[in-house]
Amino acid sequence: MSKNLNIIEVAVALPVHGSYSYFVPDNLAAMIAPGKRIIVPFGRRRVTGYVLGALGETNDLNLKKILDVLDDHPLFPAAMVPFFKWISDYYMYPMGQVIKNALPVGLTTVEQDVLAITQQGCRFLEQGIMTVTEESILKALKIESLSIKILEKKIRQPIPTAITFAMLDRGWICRKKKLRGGQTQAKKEKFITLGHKKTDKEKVSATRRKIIDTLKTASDISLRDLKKIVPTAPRIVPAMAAAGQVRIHQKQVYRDPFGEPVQRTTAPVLTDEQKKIVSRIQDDVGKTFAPYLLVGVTGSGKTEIYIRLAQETIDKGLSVIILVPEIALISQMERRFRSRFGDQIAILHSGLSPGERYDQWLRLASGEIHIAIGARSAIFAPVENIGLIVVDEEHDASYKQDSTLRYNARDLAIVRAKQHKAVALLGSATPSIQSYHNTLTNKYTQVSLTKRIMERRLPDITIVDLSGMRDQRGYRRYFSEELLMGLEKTMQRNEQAILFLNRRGFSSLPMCSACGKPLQCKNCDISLTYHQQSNAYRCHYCGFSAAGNSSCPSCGAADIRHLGFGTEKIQTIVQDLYPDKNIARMDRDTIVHKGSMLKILKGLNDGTIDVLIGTQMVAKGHDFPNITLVGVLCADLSLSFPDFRAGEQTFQLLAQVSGRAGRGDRPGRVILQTYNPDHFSILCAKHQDVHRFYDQEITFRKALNYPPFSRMVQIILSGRDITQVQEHARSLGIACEALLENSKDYAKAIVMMGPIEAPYAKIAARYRWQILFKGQNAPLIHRYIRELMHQNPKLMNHRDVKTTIDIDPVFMM
DNA sequence: AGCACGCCGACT
DNA sequence: GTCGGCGTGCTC
Repeated sequence: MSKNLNIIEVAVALPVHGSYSYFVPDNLAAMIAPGKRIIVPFGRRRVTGYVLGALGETNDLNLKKILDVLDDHPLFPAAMVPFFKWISDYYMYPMGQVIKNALPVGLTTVEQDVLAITQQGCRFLEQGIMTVTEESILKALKIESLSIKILEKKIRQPIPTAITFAMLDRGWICRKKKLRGGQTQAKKEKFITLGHKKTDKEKVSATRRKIIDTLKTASDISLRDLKKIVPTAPRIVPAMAAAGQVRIHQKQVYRDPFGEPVQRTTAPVLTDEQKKIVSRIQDDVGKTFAPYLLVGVTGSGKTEIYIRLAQETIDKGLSVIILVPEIALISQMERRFRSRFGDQIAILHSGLSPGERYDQWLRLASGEIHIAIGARSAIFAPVENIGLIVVDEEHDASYKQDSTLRYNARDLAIVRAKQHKAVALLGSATPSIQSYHNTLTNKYTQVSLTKRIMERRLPDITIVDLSGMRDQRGYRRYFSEELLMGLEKTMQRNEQAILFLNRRGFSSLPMCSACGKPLQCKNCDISLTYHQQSNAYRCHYCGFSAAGNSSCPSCGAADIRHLGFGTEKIQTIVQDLYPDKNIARMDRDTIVHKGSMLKILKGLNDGTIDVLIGTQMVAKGHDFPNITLVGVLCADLSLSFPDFRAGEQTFQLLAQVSGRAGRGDRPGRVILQTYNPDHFSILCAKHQDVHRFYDQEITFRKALNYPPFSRMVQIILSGRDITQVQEHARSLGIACEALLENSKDYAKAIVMMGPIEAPYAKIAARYRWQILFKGQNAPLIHRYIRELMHQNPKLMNHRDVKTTIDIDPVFMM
């Protein structure tokens, strides 16, 4: 930044709207650049700020000065500032918070007033002449200095200010400033080089000679690597450094998130279909904003297209971002990319430690590498000159972040591609209605892969009507004759099967046999689920758990019956049927540890697992050649969700899980059990008929004016007091209506639904109400919401009732 | 967010 | 009369 521009625009990492101007003192001017973190005085605290850019020159010394520059290299390129501004504006989220969300965790510090114990306080604590409250305060502060708010939480009682002041007066405690957060740092290691002293003629010990010889071949080696050659190096090297034989210096290294090395492979020959698509899209790379929707049946080779286009983009000197919906799929994508690009890629996802993530981030931000692969947050990858953004499995709901900054990475991919004049490539076998509709209106270009590679056939799908099985006993309640037969044949042939059930746990509906009431979570209006492994009932939303021998909370009867079924129960049934086979289960319960999912996928890959039972996780684009049977135990479970996307999600889920079958040489078979054999989502999934499904679903959406024919905004109100939340929702509802009727534009174009209790009326001990807005004119709705926020600051910013605004909501429960 | 300022009820 | 409750407003 040039020297005479001494005012900069800064976003602070606090929930305040707008940006702030600061003065740059001469001594820091050389270090200032957009994308760097700085420390600024804000109010009477010091907080992390992000440099957005230069504003001009001033002699006005009323501006506050920045205090420090935290980064050597910018954490994001200046070109991302407009992207952050767009997000802040569209999602109505403070700029500084947007950036904080985008950056790897642990980089933002905020200073806070805390109380600390004094030496005198320690002495008094030992003597113990004080009240119970004073004693618990001192005990808590002895462990760590805390803010009053956290202190009150720790000792589980409010602290009257009189007590705080009295303790300060007596000198037992004092006020201090403490930095919170900001623990993540670059990792540095000791590196060894030859020293200034010529050692060739000198007499040195054999170990020292070995070290010197090693350094001659590899001039710069880390102490860790040197240790592998000379195990005693850590002890000897400092002495050698003192003698001038070697030199030790600190160097930044990157933590290695990669597991085992991947062998390089050469590119396979493309099919004609693939070739056509690649050559069509690659012409646009580096030239213009071009959004594509790649519709490719499962197993048709979409990944190879991504790889070819990435290569093309890199060759043109531009960067690539690849978004993949979840961690397990990232490692699959990562292997494919690493086999072709080596370590020229960065991986970004939540499974990495903060340090690893930060390192990957820096490799991108420093311009060292140009390919980022990751989950939804990778849309914030700090790369410049983007040529290609790929969104794989673009229909996947996990691209929508469902807390804090509620962005949709798929939508942001389009926005960012547009800003960079880049190609956006959305790929899926079962695209979202939204994207499919965009191809019909020519916003996106559709390209299709209609054939599986190697001419493999799509699996045969059989539908079995479950309604005849209600009176069956034992496992025959859940397994039809067809499914049992199919499983038997598959096991006989030593092939693999997947059983899919969209529900975890052992029994989905524990019910009191005396009064008939279901066992429900104390915090959420959700049935508890029995988990055999831990012998406990658990809530899938807040994690509440009750002992497995609990009696009925309403009538006290001890006899709890288990109705319904979940993945865990299916696992025991199948294990009983096939005691010699290896039956694995994949759901959120078995995938708690980092790597446990990869282990299951590995087992599936090398054939040690015969049957895999799982929830929707198994439906996602994994690629296993040996699976010849896919059984869907109950296709209806997702149809009954109170959400207008239930049909779309059911179709996608069924088509995806069916696509897991027959990806190798042998043809696959799918058996789909359902209570609604005539439902069109299920029929279309049976025929893998994407186009028919979308035609019908789009008609339905249009008739009811649902997205993509309208845009939605949801306001969620939540709080601990049920009546307070309810009353607050009512008053906000009145304010919303008043504003609607205030303007003819609003009244004509916006439909307001609610306020009503949310479908999940209680989550994690917070009661929830919602108001939903729907309308065709997105900018108008946004203007309306902004005006609403502006006019009702008290309603939107309340102490006990939290207001959340969700733009383009996906999970409306 | 978090901190200061400022206006009303229950105590010395 | 004052102490301390919390609603309100501001932070370059």
